Amino acid sequence: MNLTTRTGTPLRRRSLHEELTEALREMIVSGQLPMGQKVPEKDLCELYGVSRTPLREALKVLATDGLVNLEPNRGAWVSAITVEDLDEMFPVMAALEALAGELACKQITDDEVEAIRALHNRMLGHYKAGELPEYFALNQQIHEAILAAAHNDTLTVHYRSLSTRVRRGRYMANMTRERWDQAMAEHELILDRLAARDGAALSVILKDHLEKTSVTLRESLLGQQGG
Amino acid sequence: MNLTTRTGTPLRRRSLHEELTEALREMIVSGQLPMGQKVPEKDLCELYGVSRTPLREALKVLATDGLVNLEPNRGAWVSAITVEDLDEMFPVMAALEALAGELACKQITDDEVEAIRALHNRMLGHYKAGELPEYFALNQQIHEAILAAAHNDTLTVHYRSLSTRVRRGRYMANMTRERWDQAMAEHELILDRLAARDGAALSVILKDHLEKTSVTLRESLLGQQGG
DNA sequence: GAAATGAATATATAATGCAAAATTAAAAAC
DNA sequence: GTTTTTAATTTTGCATTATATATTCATTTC
Repeated sequence: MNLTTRTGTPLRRRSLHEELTEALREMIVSGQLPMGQKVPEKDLCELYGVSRTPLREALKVLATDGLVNLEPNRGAWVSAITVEDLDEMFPVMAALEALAGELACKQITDDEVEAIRALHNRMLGHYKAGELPEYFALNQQIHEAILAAAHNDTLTVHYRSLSTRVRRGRYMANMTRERWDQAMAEHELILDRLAARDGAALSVILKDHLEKTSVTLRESLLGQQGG
Repeated sequence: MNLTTRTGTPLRRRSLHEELTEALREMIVSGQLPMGQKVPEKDLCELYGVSRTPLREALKVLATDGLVNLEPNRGAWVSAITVEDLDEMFPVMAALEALAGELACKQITDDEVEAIRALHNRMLGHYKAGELPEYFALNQQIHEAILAAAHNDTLTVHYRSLSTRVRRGRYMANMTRERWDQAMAEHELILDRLAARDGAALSVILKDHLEKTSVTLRESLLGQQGG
């Protein structure tokens, strides 16, 4: 049998702690494990049918990602996001996304632009239909696609780490109509400048877009904390 | 006994895996564990006199930091840095450091500027004396101080993660005299713009500085790999 | 009755044990 | 002599067990 056509095998097997890390991350992001709550080791072990060793390994990883806090001899807590955290995280995310835009413009192909345009149009549909959750999902995908077009794994890893932490909770849901209109307009600009390969302008727009998103989230989070 | 004068005791105890993580990180950064080499669990357990559980936890953490690679059922390897890695990492570091410069300018105190000036002058001394290792150490401290002045822990964590990965190895050592002169000149500018709280200019200079450093490292690494 | 101490319980950490996989060494076949 | 097979050894992954630490609750003392 000739195997030469088969290129560098991905075929990467996954270990238990890796799968657990992903599963737990998903549970935290989706809110199944609420912020501020203690991570119930025993229950999770039973839920996934594993012993505590791999679970604890997964928690160590999540701790470096900032999704849980480990208190020595006291266990793990799902980390809560404060307004101060957001104020710290968004400038960093904005800088990273601006870079992603710049890099993407340098090498993005027409096909990739068209794929993003397709996502954009679907998002536009959900916007017009007033379907907020679907809008958010597409919005997320577009930002991921820009990141992917930058072809820089390091950038992707760091951006995603922050994005995952921010994306938690449900406080995104209460976005005003005005802000939504504005965000959609910004996305038109993003697509336009990306198609034109105008990296300088795109990075400014992305930075600005994320800054405004930050303000929205901030107020929403404040509203939750205050009331 | 009155204990009220004693302020909130840190006295934060550290667990074994935490200490191990730090120790191993230091071993990797210092080059005691050479890049590309396998990290046998058994040897390290004996070296530190611990069992495999906390060691393995530490390795998981280092893997998320990108300092080691874990291959399922095959163990841990100290991750090697390729030219491609550098090309990925430096734009991200540059973006983060530019942000640090901007943020620092917004709030840095005169005292903090003076502290950095002191570091700068010491570095200048080592530059004039041709003491490269001492120069590097101070150089590192200055960049850390700017980062600290930005007062953004998220930024610090992400920058440091990259900085730690890059700082490894000894390929920094062979810097040309021309590049050294240039780097020192750039540092004069950095200090100048920082003192003037000129965030926009500072971020540009920092970005440029890091880009040039990247070129130097790149060539040095290529020289190592090629010959 | 409130505060403080100490015992009991619960929980977290780290060490050990065992099974599965991979590596190495040796033997057999070509 | 080289390659392939097979066996032995080592190493890793996960579970279990033991120890250390924290928390709770009852008891004592003021």
